[in-house]
Amino acid sequence: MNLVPNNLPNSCIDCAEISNSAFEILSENEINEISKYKTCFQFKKGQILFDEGSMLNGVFCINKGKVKLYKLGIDGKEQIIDISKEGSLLGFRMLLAEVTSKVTAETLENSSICFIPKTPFLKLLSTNIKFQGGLLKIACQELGIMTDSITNFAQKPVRERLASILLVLMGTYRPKNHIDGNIEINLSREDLANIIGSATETTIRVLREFNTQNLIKIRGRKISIIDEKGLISIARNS
Amino acid sequence: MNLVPNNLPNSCIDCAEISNSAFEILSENEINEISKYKTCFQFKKGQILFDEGSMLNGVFCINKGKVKLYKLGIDGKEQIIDISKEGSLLGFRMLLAEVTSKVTAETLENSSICFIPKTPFLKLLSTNIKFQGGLLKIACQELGIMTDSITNFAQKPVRERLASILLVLMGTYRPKNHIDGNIEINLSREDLANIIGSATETTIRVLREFNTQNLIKIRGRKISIIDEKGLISIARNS
DNA sequence: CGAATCTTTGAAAGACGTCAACATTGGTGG
DNA sequence: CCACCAATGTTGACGTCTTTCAAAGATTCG
Repeated sequence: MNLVPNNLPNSCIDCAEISNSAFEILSENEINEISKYKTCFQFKKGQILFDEGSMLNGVFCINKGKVKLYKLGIDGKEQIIDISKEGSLLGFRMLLAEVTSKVTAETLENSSICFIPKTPFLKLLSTNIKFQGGLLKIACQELGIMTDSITNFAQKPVRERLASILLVLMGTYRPKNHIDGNIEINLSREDLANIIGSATETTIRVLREFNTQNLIKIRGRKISIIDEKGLISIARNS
Repeated sequence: MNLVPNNLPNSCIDCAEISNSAFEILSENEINEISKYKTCFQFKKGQILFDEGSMLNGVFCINKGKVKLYKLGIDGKEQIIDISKEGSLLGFRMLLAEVTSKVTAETLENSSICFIPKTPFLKLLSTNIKFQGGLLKIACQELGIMTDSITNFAQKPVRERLASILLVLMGTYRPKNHIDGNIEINLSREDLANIIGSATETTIRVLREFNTQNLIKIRGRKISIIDEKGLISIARNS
């Protein structure tokens, strides 16, 4: 596990993802100030940022890459709660609720991720009501997303859940400034199954079915969506 | 639906639930100030506070009673996201995320619930960083609870989910200052099924089974827990 | 008391997970 | 660059859990 610290870009103001993050709300001066405390790390695929049950002394912000957040459930089966992408802030719930992490954070690809220590982060939060308000808004939005997610898990069968998640992942895997054309979802079948909460085999079977029905196109492990409307209609259970 | 406005207690400072609410963090003066804007209503069982998809001009705070929050899923089946009790603040997510409500809020019993209009509430929030921080902490805790909830739905079968929910409901239905003895859960079988996301008949069958195994005691619709440890062991899937 | 609602039970069909075997892929060292 | 191994992906058969549908009991409340 070689963590290569790398402070480029020097200030978060130059980060391509700033407008996409919780820091967007800050002034240039405020961004430069908090930037002083950040360190940017290069993570390889499969590295753990923090473990379920651990207490972290700061937060991570994704500059480039993807991170899966999961809990271990029955028989050690991962339940993936979220696939975070560029701009996401990780670990702030645990700092704010003053509890150990509910999830493990693991990179899904080689990623560039910054770390901001607890002290300056909490200071910013306790002195800047706008920033705190922005974070509160983000938390409320996530609560809304989880509300939908619970309803899906509780009521929808695997086929609907898979269609629904593929549509969400299309957003997660859409390249920046993407206009048209293919979006390729690049996840193992097992991860996919661990998002929708099914057996890997079941997920594969339904994927094959979607492929046959020309809703998606499977190339190796890569999945691209062909018929978005068709998937929406299945996800809606109609 | 006759809403009987009733401003007693005059200030939230006299509310028995204040120490149990988001307002706990405020000073006496601040509580008195926000109290000026609140109105207390008496709701009958089954009344709707706000509907899924609606936009509310304020927040509710439960003084006495219980409220179920649900989304309508497939075929109009309710998915109950939460049973809120005394002290809970309802509707703030929708104000903060600036979206329409994800859920419908309906009273489960005759309840006394206060309404605070949007303007003074948002003003308090934008001028009092401690209060905002308290709300942020609450939101983060709820995110943690929902994370667990998603894992349960995704991985645990009905028996485990039911055992798990009964334990949670024991807390919800524990009377104030309760020391020992019986806690009676008073919910329809259908509501119970709509919490754990199963068919009503399945819920009934598993309840009967728990009853036979002396884990719970069923008296009419009322359920009391006899063997807490036994239920914990089932909920843990072990 | 009686209508309406809620609860309970049974039987049958369907969805999904598990297990086992086999195919494919990607990465590694020779 | 190739051969090989381990990890990942795929398929089929089977059993179990859960839902659905139908109908009968129990409760509640006006």
